[in-house]
Amino acid sequence: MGKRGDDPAPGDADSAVDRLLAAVRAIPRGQVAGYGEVARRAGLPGRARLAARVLSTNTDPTLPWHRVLRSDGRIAFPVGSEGFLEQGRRLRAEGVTVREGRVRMPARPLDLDAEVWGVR
DNA sequence: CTCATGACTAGCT
DNA sequence: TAGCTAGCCATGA
Repeated sequence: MGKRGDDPAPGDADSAVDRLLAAVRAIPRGQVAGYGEVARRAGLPGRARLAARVLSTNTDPTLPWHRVLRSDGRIAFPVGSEGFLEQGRRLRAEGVTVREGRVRMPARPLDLDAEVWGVR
């Protein structure tokens, strides 16, 4: 086709960002996920930092950014900072237990929760 | 092009 | 659980 041999592969930055935002929005209310997990769901394994950058640049108030935490279940903001307090407050508002800026992450990746309920 | 920065992660002690 | 190191990727100076 008209275009040269460019690869419209799923590597386009804009598309990547779009998928990352979708992955964040896909997090159920009252649940949390890690940056790496979100990136993985977006088809961008190893791009946890990119996910973080996306959230830092995002301006969509409807985006549940507060459901995204570090892999160890800790808020990625400096303790005591505005973002830290804001995120903790939002999580608590959804029924998530936050302790010392730390959240109990799901025992397994969210993908398996359906399986867990199914197996039972 | 090189260097520094960042809402990161995994491994080791 | 906590601290340190190395690796990783995208951006901007």
